[in-house]
Amino acid sequence: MARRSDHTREELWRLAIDASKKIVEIEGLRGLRARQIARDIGYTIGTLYNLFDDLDDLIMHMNGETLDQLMEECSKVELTQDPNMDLERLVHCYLNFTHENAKLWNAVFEHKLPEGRPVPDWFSDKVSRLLHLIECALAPILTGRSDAEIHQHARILWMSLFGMTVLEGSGRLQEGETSLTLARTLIKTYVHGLQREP
Amino acid sequence: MARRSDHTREELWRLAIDASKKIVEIEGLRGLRARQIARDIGYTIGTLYNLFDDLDDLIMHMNGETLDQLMEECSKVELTQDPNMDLERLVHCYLNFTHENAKLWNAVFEHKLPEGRPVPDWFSDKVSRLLHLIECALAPILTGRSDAEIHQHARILWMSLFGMTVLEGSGRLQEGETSLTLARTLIKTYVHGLQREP
DNA sequence: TAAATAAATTGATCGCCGATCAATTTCAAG
DNA sequence: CTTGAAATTGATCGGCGATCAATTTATTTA
Repeated sequence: MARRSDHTREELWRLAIDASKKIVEIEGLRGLRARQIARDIGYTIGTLYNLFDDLDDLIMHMNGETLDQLMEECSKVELTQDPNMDLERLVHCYLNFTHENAKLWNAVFEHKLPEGRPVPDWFSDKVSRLLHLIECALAPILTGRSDAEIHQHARILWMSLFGMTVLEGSGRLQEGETSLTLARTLIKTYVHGLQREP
Repeated sequence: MARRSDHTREELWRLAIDASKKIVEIEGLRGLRARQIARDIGYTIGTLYNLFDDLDDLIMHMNGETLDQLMEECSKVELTQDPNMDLERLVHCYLNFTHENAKLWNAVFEHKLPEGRPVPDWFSDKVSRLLHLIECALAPILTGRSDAEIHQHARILWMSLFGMTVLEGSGRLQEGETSLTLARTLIKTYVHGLQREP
């Protein structure tokens, strides 16, 4: 049997990714099994491997969609040219998302491609687009500085936020501590440092 | 055969952990197999499972030793009461270590315990001790502020640095970018922000 | 319409993996 | 010398990711 008219290739792709997300949302990335995905969408393993190179490939696409979702949320933030407020809002949005989609967000950085297999360009691009949001919010504070400098500060903030969500996701925050309050303090202090600096 | 006098339980434990480190250093955490460890130390799987609960347990202990090593290195840094210099040195030490032990360091955060299995206290304690180093370096700048506040800033810096090494480890830094230069800028800007703040 | 072609789907199969456990062997205490 | 406790083995289990020849279906061609 082949080319059953139940679903197009695209529909099948959607079914598989959605099923994967559901599993990860409940059991985490560790609980994701090719056999389970196939069972959930009513096809067999073979079909799954006709859609994706392997599990790593499937996971990359799933994670890619998570980045897309995050981008979509953060894009809603309207920039006011006031870096303090803009960054505050962006961070709020970012952390809101990583909270509400904790398991999926964890999957984004928990997953590692095998040794020697490069991150696909389309994936890196999604990250770059998120970074660009921070750059835009940060720009007004850094007039007169090189693009490279702006870019660097944006990346520093991005990585720092990232570290917080990682540690929060692995349950290593302390009692009474939320990544939101930590991130707020980070942004506030960092921006302060930028403003007063030559 | 049992209780062969070749090795004490402690020696065996060392052999297993060391063999694991060697494998991870070459192949990364993904390449770590119980069977390989057993083979490398000249025992069978059964013996390995007599020493450790399971692979997760073994990995936690291996990662624990990595934290110990990092702590040992960072402890060598003598504090001068000049936060800028002290932090600079600490960061230098930290990043030196994570560079030279990249794969092992990656293993520390790549590894995740299964759903619902808490991080052992002895492991969290090791992290706390590292954090305390940063607190001490940071303290002179924050005279008059509460311990909680000092603690928070220390944790923010720790998490930020962490985020950088994570992204560096997964090959997501850009060309010409090193976590050392990024971290330097982070510390400089953040400390600046702290100093000028009311 | 019929035959040929291309694509999708299956499921048996392979070689691994982590983990378990009854049987066996060794050591140390009595 | 006997006995019991601890260590060690290796066969075994269930499950995994991945592969692929065989089969089925849809589309294209004649």
